[in-house]
Amino acid sequence: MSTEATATSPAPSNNACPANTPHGEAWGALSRTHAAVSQRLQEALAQGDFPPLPWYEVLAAVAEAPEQRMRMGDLAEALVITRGGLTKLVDRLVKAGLLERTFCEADRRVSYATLLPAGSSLLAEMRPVIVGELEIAFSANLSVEQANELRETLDGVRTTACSGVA
Amino acid sequence: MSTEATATSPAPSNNACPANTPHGEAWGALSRTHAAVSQRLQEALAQGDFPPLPWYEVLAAVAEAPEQRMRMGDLAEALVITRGGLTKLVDRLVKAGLLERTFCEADRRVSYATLLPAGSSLLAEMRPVIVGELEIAFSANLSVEQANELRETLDGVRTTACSGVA
DNA sequence: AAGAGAAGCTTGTAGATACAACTATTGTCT
DNA sequence: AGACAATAGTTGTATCTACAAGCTTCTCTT
Repeated sequence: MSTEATATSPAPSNNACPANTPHGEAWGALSRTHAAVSQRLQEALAQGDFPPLPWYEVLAAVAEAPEQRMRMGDLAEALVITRGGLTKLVDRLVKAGLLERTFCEADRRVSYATLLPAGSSLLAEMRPVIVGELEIAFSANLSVEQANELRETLDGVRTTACSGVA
Repeated sequence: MSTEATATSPAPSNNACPANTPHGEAWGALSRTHAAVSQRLQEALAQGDFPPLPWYEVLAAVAEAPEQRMRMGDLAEALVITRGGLTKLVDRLVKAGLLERTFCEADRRVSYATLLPAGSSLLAEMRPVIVGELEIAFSANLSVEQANELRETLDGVRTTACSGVA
């Protein structure tokens, strides 16, 4: 903590060191890059009359899961959103006929989000759009190896942030 | 779980390649990491009775700017949010006495978001919280050099994504 | 086996963001 | 000059997300 000198003074302009720590800069870049890429993806989807990005993320996650279904809780954790938020998000996909709610015999509390054929085929239509945009954004700056390194690095940070000992 | 059984169908289950391209994986990691770290920061701020993260980002951006003021448009671009969204965000900070709207003599259309002393001192209180959390999340995984590399990599991606030739 | 407590999901409510339409000022072309 | 287009911000509306409270169902004692 080298932060001192909070100075109550209306200090004209110095202020000098806002967040200029290397990790702070890295976070800033991470945050802005996420926003920029996310925006670009949303734009591309909207242009093709496709549903918004969160829908794609749900479909992609469920499609990868065994038997193409996931417990609501696991899905919320995978997408890093709240359970309440996911309930309503899945509601919309169900209403659109892309997903189906199924239940667990062994444990009546849990409900699954299960992929329907319509969801599967919509996913197949959306994927090229997403992949294409990502290629544009990433491949100009990163080799495949570098992309893998980046993924590992970020996963490490995420793990620490989640399990992080406050 | 994950036992087969229900297999009923010749399971087109494979689906083969959901987003399993290296760049797709990198994007997934980026997205989830952003969400996780962001969530952690919000949590830390809330715990200290501080305003939400976007307030910090506005204050930090304005504090770094010359004369501690920024044009609304530039600020929106820096934070990668829409102009309309920024107007209302700044409204809240103004109402809280942290920012002030000032105007430009030369061009009557532009308005500045200008940092007030209260904003400056709140920023000074928030910064250690943010920096501390970021250190926890990042320093366990990244050296200073690696953090700089990461920043450069991400900035490159962001630039491509923004100016990207659709 | 019965009750306290935890786990899993949903609902009600409030706050925040994006999108599109609108006003006001500036720049440009004839 | 005068009109048309472009730029800078704001406002109105709809949607989405988080937060907290609530309802089942399961688990673990005793």
